[in-house]
Amino acid sequence: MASQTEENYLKSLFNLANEAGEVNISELAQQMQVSMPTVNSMVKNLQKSGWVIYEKYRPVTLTTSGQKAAALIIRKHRLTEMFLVNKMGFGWEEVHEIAEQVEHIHAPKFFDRMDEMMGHPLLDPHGSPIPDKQGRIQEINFLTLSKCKVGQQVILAALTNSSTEFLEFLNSRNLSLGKELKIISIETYDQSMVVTYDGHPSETLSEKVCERLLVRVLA
Amino acid sequence: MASQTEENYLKSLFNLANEAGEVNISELAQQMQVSMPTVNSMVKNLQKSGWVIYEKYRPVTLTTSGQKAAALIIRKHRLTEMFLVNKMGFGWEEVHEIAEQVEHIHAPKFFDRMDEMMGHPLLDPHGSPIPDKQGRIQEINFLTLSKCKVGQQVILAALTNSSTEFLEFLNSRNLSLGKELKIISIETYDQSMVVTYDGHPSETLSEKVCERLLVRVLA
DNA sequence: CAATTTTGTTAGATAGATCTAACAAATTAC
DNA sequence: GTAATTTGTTAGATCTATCTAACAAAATTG
Repeated sequence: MASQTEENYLKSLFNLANEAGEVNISELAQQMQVSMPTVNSMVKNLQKSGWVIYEKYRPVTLTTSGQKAAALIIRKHRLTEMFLVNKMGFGWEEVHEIAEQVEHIHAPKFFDRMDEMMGHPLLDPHGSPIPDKQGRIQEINFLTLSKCKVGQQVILAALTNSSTEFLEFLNSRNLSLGKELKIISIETYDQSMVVTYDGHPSETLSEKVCERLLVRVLA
Repeated sequence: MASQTEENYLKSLFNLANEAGEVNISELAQQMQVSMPTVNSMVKNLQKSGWVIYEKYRPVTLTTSGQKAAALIIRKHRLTEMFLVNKMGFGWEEVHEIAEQVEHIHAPKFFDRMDEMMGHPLLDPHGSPIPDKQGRIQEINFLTLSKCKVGQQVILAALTNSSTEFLEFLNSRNLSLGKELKIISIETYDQSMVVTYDGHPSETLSEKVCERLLVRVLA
């Protein structure tokens, strides 16, 4: 059984590997906020447990069992976030910190019960998929709002970044998942978009924001 | 801030001190399932943090701040147990293990929300009082069933022991808190009691069981 | 391609929580 | 009240997760 620390390394590896497949020691050190020597020794240790493949001066890759272990921790994290929002009334900007701790609890019944109470949700409050009990993840490929064209109508479906600050920004603009947006115009100078939703008042969203919003195109 | 390990020592000290006020190193070692030297060094460490008073070869006592810290951990444990039973449908025999882990989560909002959702319960699922946010405990002095007399009617109010085995025994006899029992007879030979509840079928309870059942006398 | 920068490794130290072995104090028993 | 037992302490070791300093390999850059 993985220690809490090991679980956190697995999770970081999983998240970093999502794009690249391979993860550098320095990347992982930065993500985990520890020194490179610390990562070096931890990676050797994870290798002994069969969770990663690693050779000197080479990037780290998760083994199949490492991927599954990571996905199951992420499952607990995302189920917890969803439970906190849906069943306990927390805002989507409040749940990450709590889930970060709850995800390390070893009690399958506890998470199964959350899952059941919520009717087996597929997505967490930020639109990220919840891995199933086998650690499989159903990847959904949304478009970033920044890739859309003037005149398109889209539904806000997920976020590429769920930092508290970003979530609070979205709250301040009354933007939440499921909201229907229409793209009024795009400023060619800075790629900012003018959109409307909830009836009328139009809102300008910077390119940075648009890149972090994942949408489904309606028309 | 106390580590998880320190929190567990504080909790054990609190529970052991409840009767005696003072706690021996050997008692604490047994409770924590570690060796005496381990306790010795941890107690010195807790002393440096101001949670206990300790002198060589003397028993350990919690300071006021140690008592408060312990009570607040116990608050989180008991709120969690109650939440698991009342809001998540767990049986009273299933919740201890989970609460043992959840109690170490640092997230006041999380426990406040549980508390609020349950309408600020005063007792946990085993009838033990839930300390308030200041760490104060409202002690209720129930009687053990074994102290009662033939003919008395009582309400099952709490347990002195909440081991899984005992809880499963009570489940098998359909005994739960709030149940009204009438004492039909007491066997002078072994102090076992014959009681009725739920209408008719009478049940014999050994002295050991009767000592672990706390009741309120009705008549 | 040689020099510089970045990335990664090794060695050795530290802090927390644990252990065993050896010894010392306190308590119990006769 | 001495002997035996129990209880408690000290010393020293181990394991995990971390660090810094020093060095080595790889990548980048002019």
